[in-house]
Amino acid sequence: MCGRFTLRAPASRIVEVFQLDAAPDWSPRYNIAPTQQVFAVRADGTTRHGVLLRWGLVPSWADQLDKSGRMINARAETVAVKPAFRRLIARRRCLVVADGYYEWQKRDGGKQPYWIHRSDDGLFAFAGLWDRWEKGDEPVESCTIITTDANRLTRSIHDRMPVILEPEHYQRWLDPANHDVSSLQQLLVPNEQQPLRADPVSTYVNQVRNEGPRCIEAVAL
DNA sequence: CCAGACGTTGTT
DNA sequence: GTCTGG
DNA sequence: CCAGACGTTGTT
DNA sequence: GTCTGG
Repeated sequence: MCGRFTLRAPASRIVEVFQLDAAPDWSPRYNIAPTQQVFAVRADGTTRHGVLLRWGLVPSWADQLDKSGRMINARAETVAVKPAFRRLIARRRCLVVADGYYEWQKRDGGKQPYWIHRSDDGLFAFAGLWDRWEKGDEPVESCTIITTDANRLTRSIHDRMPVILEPEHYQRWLDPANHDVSSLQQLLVPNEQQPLRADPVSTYVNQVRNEGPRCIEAVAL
């Protein structure tokens, strides 16, 4: 699954890598948690914009903003049929930009966090869905990250992982005119292409208030 | 028809 | 909004 | 995902 | 145990 991740790159680098026409400011983050803002990419035709979205989907029909930190993930296997996501997969897709994410491995006596990232520390993107909620004083745009089975590298840590899209699939995923759900769903598979590595890190990352390089410092097991 | 849920994870 | 359960 | 609260009354 | 907040 994906319940915590990193994005340390400045906005300028994200703009370059994802070829964005506009983007919000971004400060390096080592411990992005649900309910916080994430850096997402949406497309308008072939033009891509960077936007900040609240992580944890608040569907347009939700009565209240709270209690929404629950839809932080959507299962790839069922996203096209679940009422909460079905309508979004056809027309409200986005990329969630990251450069690493955390998984907790259950072991005797506790949980060991791992930081999973590209061996070259490059940026990547999760497949996401977003929505706009307008029942409060201010509209809220929020998102969820799609998950799938773990890949070979991460299977021993946890049985699920976020969907990491390949750059050549970004446009197909983002294109708002693409309503071919079955071809979109084919993209939602465990990523074996990215050169990922998994480093055990200390439980410092467990606390949401902890932030900074210490979150990703590798520890010996 | 209306009312109520709408999610994932992990654990049992 | 849309689906399920009654 | 993990951490932390989980309650009411009345007083400051 | 279960819910909320980050």
